[in-house]
Amino acid sequence: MPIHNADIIRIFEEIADLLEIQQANTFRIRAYRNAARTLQSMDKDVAVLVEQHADLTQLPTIGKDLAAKIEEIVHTGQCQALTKLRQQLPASLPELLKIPGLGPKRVHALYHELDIHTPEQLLRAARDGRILALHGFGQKTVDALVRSIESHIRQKPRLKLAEAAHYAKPLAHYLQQHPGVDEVTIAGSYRRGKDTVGDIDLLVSAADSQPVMAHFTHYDEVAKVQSSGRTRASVVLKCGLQVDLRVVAKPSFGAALHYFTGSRSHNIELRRRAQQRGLKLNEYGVFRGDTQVAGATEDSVFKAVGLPWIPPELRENQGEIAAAEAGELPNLIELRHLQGDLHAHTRASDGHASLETMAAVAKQKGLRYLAITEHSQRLTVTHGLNAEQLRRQIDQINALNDTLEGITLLKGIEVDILEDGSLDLPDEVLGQLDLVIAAIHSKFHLSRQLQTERIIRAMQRPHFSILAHPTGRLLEQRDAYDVDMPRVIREARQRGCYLELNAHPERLDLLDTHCRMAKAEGVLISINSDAHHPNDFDNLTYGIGQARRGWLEKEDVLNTRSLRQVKRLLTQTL
DNA sequence: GCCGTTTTCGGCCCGACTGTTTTCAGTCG
Repeated sequence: MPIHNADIIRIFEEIADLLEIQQANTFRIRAYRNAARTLQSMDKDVAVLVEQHADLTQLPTIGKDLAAKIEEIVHTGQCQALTKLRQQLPASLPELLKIPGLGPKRVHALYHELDIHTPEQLLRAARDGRILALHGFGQKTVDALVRSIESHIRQKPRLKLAEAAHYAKPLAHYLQQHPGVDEVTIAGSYRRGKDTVGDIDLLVSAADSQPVMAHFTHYDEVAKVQSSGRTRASVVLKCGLQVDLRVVAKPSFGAALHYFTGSRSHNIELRRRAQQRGLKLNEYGVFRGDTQVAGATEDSVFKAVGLPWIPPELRENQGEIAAAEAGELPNLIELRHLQGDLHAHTRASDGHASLETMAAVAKQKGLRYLAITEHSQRLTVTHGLNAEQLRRQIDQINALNDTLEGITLLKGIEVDILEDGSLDLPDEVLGQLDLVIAAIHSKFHLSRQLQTERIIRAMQRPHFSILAHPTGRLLEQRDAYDVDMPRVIREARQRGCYLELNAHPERLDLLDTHCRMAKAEGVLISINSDAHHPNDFDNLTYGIGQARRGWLEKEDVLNTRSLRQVKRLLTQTL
């Protein structure tokens, strides 16, 4: 069983949690967390370095001790240090740390004073008054704990980015209406374009914060005010979404925007960098001693620490700071760069509009070409097309193209990849098309090896052009199927075919990390709407966000090419 | 436990809010 970075990260985080509960030296705890972050930001498994007998202490935050622990884990799958800790403390204790309002100190007290180590025991002790008797626990704390255990047991799912937008935008608009407000920005993971968000962070620039706070907490959708101070407030909306607001004055807006956009790990890195330069970076600005030297704009903050502005989507501490330092930040793709869309449906299968409507709306959105790619016969619930129906659609599109101006329809299919890796329509039919998108819609639970080989066999079919929604995940609904994506990407490079980044907000599939891998291998990505309705072309925005998180530039994307270039690139795969 | 353009010891990211206690600890982002 190969050891992945994620395995080591889990071990280090658990060690850190247990040490925290033991009240060990905080900097020793932080060392484990820093190391976990380092592993997180690596683009390959550290196990590979171990096999090559590389010196792990060359990695930042990894010293002699942690290097030895990493080697131990890679070789044995175990870590003695963790085993020892687990003998000293119940394994369920770290779970308690996840309950809002419970940190290491309180977990320590609960365990040592009352022998509590599960949420259920905690709930019982809260209700029968035992916790109230502990030093430092008052009635309000106990009440808050009961509430958060109950909601912890329920486990709120994260919101998909598009859903979050549905709540965040009207709220931002509402805040903007207040006369004392200069500027409102939605920050946090939303601004970084993450596929799902856990809460909404809003930043407001205003000279006087108090009236804005009041305005915020009186928003009609607010169900509960969790906290509300002079510069910061936190509420829960009726839909269950938590919203944090921060109000700052203009000279601090850029620093606050940077701070509240995150990620946490990026922020820590940047503050450390400031510190190395004799500066202090916080949400109010960049300071030398007591003098503010930057902070009104994000640009000024980055400049003060010797860097160019880094786009929010890259701020994950995944190498963006080093890239910025070296002047090698990618020139990220933008929506306007897309010249076409290579995946759309009409009423002929499970779409909701005609060929004509889809073409007209695509043109109105500024696209120059649109591929019509219905489902194939196997997918009966979608009225997938058989060979004869597909031939008829080919004729229809040919005829329609003669009348269209400013946009061209491409003839395609979203053909099912069958269990054995064959395609759901015969080669001679597929050969008549401009492109063949192939997708898995069944047998999601094959083993990693079988699933990977299934996809690779499909890619080797003579007319295969693009692998649609390559991992098959549906956000918060269905996990990705188990597939060796690096191998699929290498195969795509050899075969000369392409991968889709499906822009549907429920899919956003390829993942950002895979986009980066594909870019490194020189495999072009097609950012497609998978439109089933004319409105769905707007989903391309989300695809672009995801592509930006994957460091993609205009040149890395197939459908930024002109119609002529795309046709040539698609022909190469046929 | 890590690290060094103040380098082998003495630092380590930073501030807001709440609740409990009465000057601050704990938690969170």
